[in-house]
Amino acid sequence: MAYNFPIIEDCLRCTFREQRVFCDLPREALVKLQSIKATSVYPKGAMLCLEGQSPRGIYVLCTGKAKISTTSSEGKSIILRIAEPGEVLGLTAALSNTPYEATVETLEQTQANFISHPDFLRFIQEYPEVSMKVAKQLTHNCQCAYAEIRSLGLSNSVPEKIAKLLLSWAEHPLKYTGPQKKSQEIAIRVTLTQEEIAQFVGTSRETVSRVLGDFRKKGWVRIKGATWSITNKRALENLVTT
Amino acid sequence: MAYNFPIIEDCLRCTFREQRVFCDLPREALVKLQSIKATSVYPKGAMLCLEGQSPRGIYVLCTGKAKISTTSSEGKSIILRIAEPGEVLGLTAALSNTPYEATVETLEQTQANFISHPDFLRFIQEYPEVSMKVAKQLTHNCQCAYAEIRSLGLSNSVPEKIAKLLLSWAEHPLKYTGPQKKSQEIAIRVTLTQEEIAQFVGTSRETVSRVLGDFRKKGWVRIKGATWSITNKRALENLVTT
DNA sequence: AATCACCTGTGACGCCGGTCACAGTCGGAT
DNA sequence: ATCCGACTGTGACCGGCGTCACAGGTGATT
Repeated sequence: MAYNFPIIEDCLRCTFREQRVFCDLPREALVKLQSIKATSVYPKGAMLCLEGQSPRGIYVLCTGKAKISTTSSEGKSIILRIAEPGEVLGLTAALSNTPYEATVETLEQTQANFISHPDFLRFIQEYPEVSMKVAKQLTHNCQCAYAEIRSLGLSNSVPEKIAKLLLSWAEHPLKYTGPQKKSQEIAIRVTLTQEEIAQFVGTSRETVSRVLGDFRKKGWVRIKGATWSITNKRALENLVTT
Repeated sequence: MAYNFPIIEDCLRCTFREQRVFCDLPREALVKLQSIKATSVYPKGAMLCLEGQSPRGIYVLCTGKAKISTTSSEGKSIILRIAEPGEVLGLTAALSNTPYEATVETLEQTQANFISHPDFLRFIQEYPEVSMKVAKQLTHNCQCAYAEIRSLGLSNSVPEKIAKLLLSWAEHPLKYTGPQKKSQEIAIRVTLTQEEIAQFVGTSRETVSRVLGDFRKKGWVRIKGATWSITNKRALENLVTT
């Protein structure tokens, strides 16, 4: 584990603040936020929320990604989306005071700010700007959910869904990588296992393996550990009908 | 068409107001709402929003239900949810200023209040309570979407999904019907066609027909026109695993 | 009564992908 | 080096359901 993991203690000094939907607040609100939040750092695999639990509060992701999923009684589970830094988690539960809709598990070392349920509700009441931010986040959640529904309900085949997923990842390619070797190649960093990809597209692990193998054989993607390269974006796009 | 369709012109006098998430506003905000809204009555089958169009504004459903769906480029479409009176439609589009996510089609004669995009944005800014209401509505949208994802992604079989759908309808049974004949029978009014049910659970019309036929043969439901009776709730529940 | 549009029911067929089973690979811990 | 656990690759099997095709049914319009 990296020891030099930088912790952002002070929201007022956070360098990312302006780029983040929720945190880009007027100074006064920020000061309040700073006073009610509790910052923690979680290792990979930590559970921030558990589906079905009553909401203790919300989390703001500062750094790191988290997997948001829901599970059936039989143990089958499906990934709703991957939350990026800046997102607020546990909102629906907090606002409607119902149990958490989903389970949140960190995918990597993650810093998050926790705000307790009562504090959060007061915070919203006091600062009207905040509820707009909340609405923005909820909008985003809806859009992701609708995309997922379209993927699950309107795609015909699993290859199509996986192609769609890869292409969506390709829209946020590795920024911190060296210069792309070939003009047409897109490098992405994939930290999900095939099992998780299967949960994302609602299929079985074996099928994901087969489909990826197929893509590789056809020379559409190249997989080297966690860095994948899309070598034939066109072909993947042709597979996608939606 | 009924001519005696009651129109609610005045939000301040609306008898339903308090029961409705969005409309239950303080007097001052209501006056403003009253001044910026435009009331219309639409026949069954009217399209309030079209997926992909840029948002002209939002609609508040006063009476009547509407089907919210999204369509793939191939013409296959899926129903996201059925909107009930009191709901606000077109929110995500209005807030994020992106094209409408979905198509909204009335399922019956429907009264709706339209608020233009700029008016709505100003309205939110001015009255902080409104953005809380908006957040509530968005929360509801998310919850419906997540339920849909669970249904699409975690159910094993189509019969299971249909059973789930029937049971969810049974939670809001016919209120305006006579006394339930048998204690165990639940009467529901179904205005969707089998085709639409198929779109709801992400399957084909034929399969819906077969499954319903099967349920009927087993004596679990009775179908007489638009009123269906669930005669064996237990059996349907046993089919559902989630 | 006749027509038409739109639902609903049903058979036949074939394929996608879920499931089971097991082998191979990789990386980290001892 | 060696072990172990977690992940990945692959073959065999088969059943659910999508698709095509067509036959009733039902209600509105004339």
